[in-house]
Amino acid sequence: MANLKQLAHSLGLSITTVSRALDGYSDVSAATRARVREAAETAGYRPNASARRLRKQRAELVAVTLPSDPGHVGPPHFLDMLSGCAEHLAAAGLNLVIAPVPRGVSELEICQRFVDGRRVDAMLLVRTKRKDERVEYLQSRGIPFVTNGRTESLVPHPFIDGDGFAGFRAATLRFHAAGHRRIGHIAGPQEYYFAHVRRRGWQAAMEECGLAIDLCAEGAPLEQGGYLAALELLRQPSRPTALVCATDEMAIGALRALREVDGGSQISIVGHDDLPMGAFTSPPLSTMRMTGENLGATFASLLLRAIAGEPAEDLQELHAVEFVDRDSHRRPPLAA
Amino acid sequence: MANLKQLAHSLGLSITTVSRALDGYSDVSAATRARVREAAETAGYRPNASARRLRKQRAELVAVTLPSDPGHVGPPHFLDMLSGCAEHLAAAGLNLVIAPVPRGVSELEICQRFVDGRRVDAMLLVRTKRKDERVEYLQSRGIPFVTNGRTESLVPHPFIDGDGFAGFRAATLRFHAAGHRRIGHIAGPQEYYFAHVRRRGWQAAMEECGLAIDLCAEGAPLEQGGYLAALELLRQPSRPTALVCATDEMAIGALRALREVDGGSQISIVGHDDLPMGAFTSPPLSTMRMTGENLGATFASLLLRAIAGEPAEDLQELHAVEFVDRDSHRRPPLAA
DNA sequence: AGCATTCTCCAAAACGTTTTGGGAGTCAAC
DNA sequence: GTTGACTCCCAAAACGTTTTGGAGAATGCT
Repeated sequence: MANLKQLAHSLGLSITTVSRALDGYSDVSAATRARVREAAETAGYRPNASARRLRKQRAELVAVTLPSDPGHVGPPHFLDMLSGCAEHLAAAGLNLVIAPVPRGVSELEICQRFVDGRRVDAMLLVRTKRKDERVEYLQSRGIPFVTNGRTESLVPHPFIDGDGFAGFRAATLRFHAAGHRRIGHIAGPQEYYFAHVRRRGWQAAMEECGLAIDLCAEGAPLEQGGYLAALELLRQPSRPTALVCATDEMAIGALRALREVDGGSQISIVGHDDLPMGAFTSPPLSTMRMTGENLGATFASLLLRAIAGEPAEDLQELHAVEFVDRDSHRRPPLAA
Repeated sequence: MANLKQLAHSLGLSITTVSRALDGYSDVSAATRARVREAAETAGYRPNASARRLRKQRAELVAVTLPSDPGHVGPPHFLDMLSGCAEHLAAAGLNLVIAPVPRGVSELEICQRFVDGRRVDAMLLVRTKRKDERVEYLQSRGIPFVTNGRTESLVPHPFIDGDGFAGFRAATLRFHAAGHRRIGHIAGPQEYYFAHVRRRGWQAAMEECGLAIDLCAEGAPLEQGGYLAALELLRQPSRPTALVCATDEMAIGALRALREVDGGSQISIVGHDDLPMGAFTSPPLSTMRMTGENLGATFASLLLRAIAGEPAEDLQELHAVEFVDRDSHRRPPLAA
């Protein structure tokens, strides 16, 4: 309840001294410092955040835009990542605000609203697009930011991403080595960088193996999208014997399509993200995951370094993608 | 980039007049108001948020605490709810900050940190416990808040909740009517209100039917928890023929246990939450869901009304729980 | 003693906004 | 020509903090 003025008055000291004592400056004697700290403690004093922010010209806030399209903000573990990130930012005195994008408003506008009103010190961007107007805007304003996912921006910016190209290429080659020749891809919306790069990984492997790249269907990155895309591929005259899916959610949707069409045990399948749910599907879903501990913490750390002014080139993390061996990829490559 | 002083200077007006023109006060002439608005527009003026907050003694921020226990912040659709809520709060000039609770810190401490530092105008609480210290604290400080889930607090507070008791009672009675006599319950941690009330609903139905309430196992509200709890019930000498699960995630874990133990098609099962994933499990998961459109918007609306000072009694919403008929609940009640 | 140095402390300014309490000026009524 | 009402504007205070630029006293050094 108390503010600095009251605290100073009750101690017979000036506001300046109390403020500096609490901040641990050396120009206040150890004795007074202890006395001030003690008094602040018992009075339950907390500096008023708005006042500090105004004076220090820092918002102590970071915003993350949450895409509302396509109907779903992100993979289910996404909030865990945000939570981990917020936790580490909080240790540095920054709070994380979530900035959903209402229908009919562009993500760019939301960025502008936060940046131009000096409501945030930095931004977090997720679900990057290949050409991402948010990135361009933030670069032009010189606001620190980190993206989850790369973009095709010509000027470098900080990011964390998994090497989806290598992951999907490896998964496809693995199927090829197991004898599969009809390997399909269930792709996410290609304007997203992650979806595009995963598709390219699959495509590169197919071309290396001299296989046709006709078995590709695109859908929303959700169960339903994967389901519909899988049905589309299963209608082909020469069906796939294996499916590489852009996300676990799409893979889970595809699993249902497989069950409906061929009883579910004929076609191999692999997803990406390592959702906890994947261990409980039928069959348990083989998948891939970005390596690295605690994505949220890494995210926070990169952001703090970006705020501290480190150059973008030093703040780019491309993580390897590792295979998670469960069961769904182990079906024999029988022609349907 | 501009502030009020610069804007006023460039217009040859006082700061006061510019400020009041922008806020639409009637004591500035229509002509000047238009002129000011025009200039503000072209200068890209946005009031400095920190300054306004300091002056108005409002943080323009709302925090939601995110429990980090047990290893997972909430059901997968939880972020959608938060996002919807944040969107509606933003329309009222409030931003939503997420406040994760680090391991080793109590949720209460996090609340205090935000409230005592006047960092927020109100709070959102999720995953309420039967006896919730956060609720007691916020009530004692007189800070507006809304909980997602009821508590056993003696003094009323605003909440939104589903009628888990009625839902689980009805589900259990439905199984009884279908001929089941060994109906088990997979319960969540009983300190949580939602878990406790769902268990009581099952129990009430069992007692009404004169059935023993021995088939109950408790676990973490995740797939793994449901899996282990189901295994425990399936080890009983007299197995259940139907399972009522506290959450869909637990139900999905239980589905795997059923597949492992009896091939998966013998025992009926029903969950709660209506996760999108449930439509894609094998078999598709019958479940329950709280009725009502757009939970996030309702949440935001209650919060705004709480801030406006409406009494808690008027801000309590108990929603009916409706059954979602898929397939997993339709197994015949064969003794195992 | 005189001077520089060090140790404590503080008054005042600044951050950018909103709001209070008027102050001119105009106009109509008396 | 005074009064009152009304319109349009503004100076200054306030919100609570951090930081600048010293001031005063004590100490050390020559």
